[in-house]
Amino acid sequence: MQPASHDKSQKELKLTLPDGKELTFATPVTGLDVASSIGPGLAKAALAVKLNGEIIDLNRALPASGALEIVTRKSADALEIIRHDTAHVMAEAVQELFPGTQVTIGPSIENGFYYDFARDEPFSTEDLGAIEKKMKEIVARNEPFTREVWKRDEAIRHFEGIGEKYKAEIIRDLPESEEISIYRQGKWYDLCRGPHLPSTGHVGTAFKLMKVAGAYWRGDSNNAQLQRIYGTAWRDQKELDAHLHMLEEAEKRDHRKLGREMDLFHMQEESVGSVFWHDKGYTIWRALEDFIRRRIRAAGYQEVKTPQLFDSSLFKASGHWDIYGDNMFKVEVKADERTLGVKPMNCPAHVQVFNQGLKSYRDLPIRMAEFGCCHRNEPSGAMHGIMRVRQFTQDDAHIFCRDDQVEKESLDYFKLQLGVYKDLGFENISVKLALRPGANERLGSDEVWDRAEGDLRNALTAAGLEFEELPGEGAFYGPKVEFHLTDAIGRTWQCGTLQLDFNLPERLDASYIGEDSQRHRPVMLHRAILGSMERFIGILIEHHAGKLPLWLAPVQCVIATITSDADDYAQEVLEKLKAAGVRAVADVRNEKINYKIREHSLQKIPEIWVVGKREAEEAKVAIRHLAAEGEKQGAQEVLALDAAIRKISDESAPPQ
RNA sequence: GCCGUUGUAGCUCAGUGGUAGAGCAUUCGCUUCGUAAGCGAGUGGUCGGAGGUUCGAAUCCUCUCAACGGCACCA
Repeated sequence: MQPASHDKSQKELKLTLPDGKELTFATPVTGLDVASSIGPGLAKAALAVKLNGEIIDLNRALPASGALEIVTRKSADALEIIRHDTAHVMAEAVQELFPGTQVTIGPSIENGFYYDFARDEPFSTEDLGAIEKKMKEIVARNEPFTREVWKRDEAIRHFEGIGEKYKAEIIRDLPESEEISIYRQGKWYDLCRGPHLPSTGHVGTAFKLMKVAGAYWRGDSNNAQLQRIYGTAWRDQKELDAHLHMLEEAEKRDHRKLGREMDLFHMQEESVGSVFWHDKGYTIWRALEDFIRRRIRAAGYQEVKTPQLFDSSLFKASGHWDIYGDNMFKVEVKADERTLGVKPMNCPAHVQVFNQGLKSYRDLPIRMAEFGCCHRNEPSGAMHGIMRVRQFTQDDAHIFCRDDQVEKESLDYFKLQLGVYKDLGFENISVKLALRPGANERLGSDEVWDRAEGDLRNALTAAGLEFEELPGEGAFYGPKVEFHLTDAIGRTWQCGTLQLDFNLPERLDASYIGEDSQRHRPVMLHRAILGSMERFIGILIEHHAGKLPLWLAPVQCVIATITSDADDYAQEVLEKLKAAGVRAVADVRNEKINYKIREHSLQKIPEIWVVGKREAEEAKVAIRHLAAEGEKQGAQEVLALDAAIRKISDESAPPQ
């Protein structure tokens, strides 16, 4: 064991606190010493320190001068340390309860932590309760976390000796420059980079083990499968409760539950991964599709419709057969001795449309759109409600253009895209640029990739969009720009993409005649705004918790009678609403108004028009609006019938 | 595809070897009522599927399908 490393030649350290105050200390000095010198209260509250942006254990000698911040439970950085420590406490608990279990890694993640274990016997949900109990004991023991530095080969030998082969493997793969640090808590210890809290008592009890799941060692499906236990951990019980409450809210807005309750769609075993859209769900679909159709027409797109089935030769030429063939649906046609493929995307078909007739440079750009229905044989475990399915419809388009048009076309697309999201109520968008995948997983030369990535970077910069680069994440034929939107409860979804492709036009021999009367290759921009209709409708349902904006609501208005005296009047109101293009129904059942209100509110009908004897006599309607999320009761108003019709007709108009 | 869990009435769920249940929904009566569940009666299930053990299986075993939670994948 050695003391933590620090620069011994330096006799004193100059530390600048967040308030600008400078302090000088003789070495060695720990974060705790600094906190104590400021005040005993702070020393007690201190969990760690942040020196020049790096978090360091409270009891470790500070390695250098610089900006120092005392991390307390209130600090933004505290949660990450607490979560990581909770993972360690869990690992100790698991090894105490289940001897022979090997530990691997246990990082902090969003909202909590996990730890991956190697054990032959699976953990059950009942085990979680026992582990949690043991964790609380360990927290109560208040074991101090202490850091040690070990020699590499000794550490490897040690961990192999005690049967922790995963830990030994991790150490073996650490870069030579890396210190091998071990953290001890009581009798238990683990290889870990740190930092940690002063002791297990600081972890607190605001944690909960959530679920057990399989996870591959190092994230690779060729490796052994480990058992992962997920937990959530917070500063205090209040935060934990708030998080658990948020999970309940998320469950309430689950599109699978709402889709059934609102009679939007269903799925069944005979058509796994495909959606049966019911009248109400398909009404949402059409409203959304019409909206996109208006936008792309205004943006100069043409719309086409191409086949589902193609001879395999087309997909062999495009490269899809080799790279994605396993995930395609293939149809053997015995009589013809041919193999057909059900299209998994629309691009090869669009190139066929482009290739009809001779194109001049004057024709470009050609923006070819299709609400294209595609099939992909997704792995069984990948399916999720209507969000990840085997049959889906993309709001797809391919822009065929000249090299010099790429930037403008990209910019125009960004504008179209962001405008659509804004009108759909999504303002918080993040942008990513996915770069070339590995050498064996991509088509085309490095020069072509350099050019494609450069073009997209330029377009993003010209659009003034901030973006993050994701190496290795691009499509096999080109880099892509991804648009991620954030929903009402803070989750992000990747929806629109723009992919720049110099490869497919080459492979499928697309060309145009240039000014020089020579043949040239067009560039292809693959783009989608919503992504898939199915998935996007799922996102909309969850974002709005089923309470869709008026223009998307499948039934916009229910006329509910109080007694049968108002039946005739209700019929008249219904006719007028229909004539005004409003999706309305009349509820003249022999039920009390309370019953009707409850039922239609649960169905998330935006407006209930209550009509009784009074309204019938005065040609009025009593309108009850659906309560917004978090609102107890919606607004109510009484309007003259004609005024009410004008109002709902205006308000239900889709964005133009 | 991998690990784990689950599958009983339209929905939510109870039922651990001995005659398939509840609430809601649906149907039929009664009730005509002013802003989130009126009252009563009735209908409804070869217990996901196939095979096996047993005198007897929703319940135990094997295989299989699907859904769910993760992992991996996502052109």
